[in-house]
Amino acid sequence: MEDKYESLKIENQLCFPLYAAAKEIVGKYHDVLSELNLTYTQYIVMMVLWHSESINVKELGDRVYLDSGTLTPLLKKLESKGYIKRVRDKKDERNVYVSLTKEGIELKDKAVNVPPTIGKCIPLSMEEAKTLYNLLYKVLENL
Amino acid sequence: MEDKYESLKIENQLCFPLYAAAKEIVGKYHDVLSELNLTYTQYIVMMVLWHSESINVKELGDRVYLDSGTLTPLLKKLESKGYIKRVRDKKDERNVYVSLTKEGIELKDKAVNVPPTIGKCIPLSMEEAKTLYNLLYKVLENL
DNA sequence: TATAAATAAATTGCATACAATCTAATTGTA
DNA sequence: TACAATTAGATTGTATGCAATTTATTTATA
Repeated sequence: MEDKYESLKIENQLCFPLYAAAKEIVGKYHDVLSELNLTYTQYIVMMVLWHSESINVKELGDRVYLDSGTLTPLLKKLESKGYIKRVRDKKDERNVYVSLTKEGIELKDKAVNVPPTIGKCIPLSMEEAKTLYNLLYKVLENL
Repeated sequence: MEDKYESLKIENQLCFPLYAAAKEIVGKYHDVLSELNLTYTQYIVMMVLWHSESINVKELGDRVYLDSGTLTPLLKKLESKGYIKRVRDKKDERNVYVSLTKEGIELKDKAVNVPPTIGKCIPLSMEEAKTLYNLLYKVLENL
């Protein structure tokens, strides 16, 4: 006899392990990032900034999949920590441009050990990690 | 010339697409679940309850990867919606047991259309979805 | 050129998440 | 049996995350 509620079992969901694994891995960053005085979300924003000259909130949001409701307070926090500057564009006053301060740039050198530290605790072979990476981007880009 | 900061690029991270894809997929649940007066987190808790007799907060937390700091207020909300009951165990007063009300059980019938609705918008073949599922559980179980 | 439409940030309100701590109850053991 | 250690939930504080709305500015067009 088929269980008509079979699809409602948590172990038959694809989204659940995605949601849970993301949460668990992000949690792994806690200790390493607290040494940099960053949260995970602040860290991904800093990662974008470490490789951009100057970027507005909209473009930044597109890159990290966050909207201004999340970014505005987060950017104010990064500003108060002294890592970034926020400047409203003179040409188009609707835009706020974000860029790194000297301290923000220097933080990059302390951050280089973060990826290897996390990499070590991910229990996948290089092959598996690549497959996972590709599938996740396939989801992300076609959703 | 190698870029010594190469590993700090967001596109070289495995965690980022995991974090972002989870967020984007969970977002897809918003409209379907609002018809059931549930958030995504409340929904996964209900999924566990739809397939258990009665379960304490600790065991529930182990199943959905959440702690009492998240669950206690969430369960109180589900209780105030009339979907669940919370009863402290007489035998061991440290435990609180959670179970469904009549309304909670009935909600299951309205929920059966959620998985197919979400399934349709995931841009992966059955094969790919299975691979992704297995890799995610491999991460989850060995982290 | 006045005004409608569009755009970018910011704000508000609600719901997570989780670290850290606290309280109450139970268990292990000297 | 006292009492230390453990355990389960609850609480507090901080930081997201996002829907919905608002404000300010710019662009498009009648």
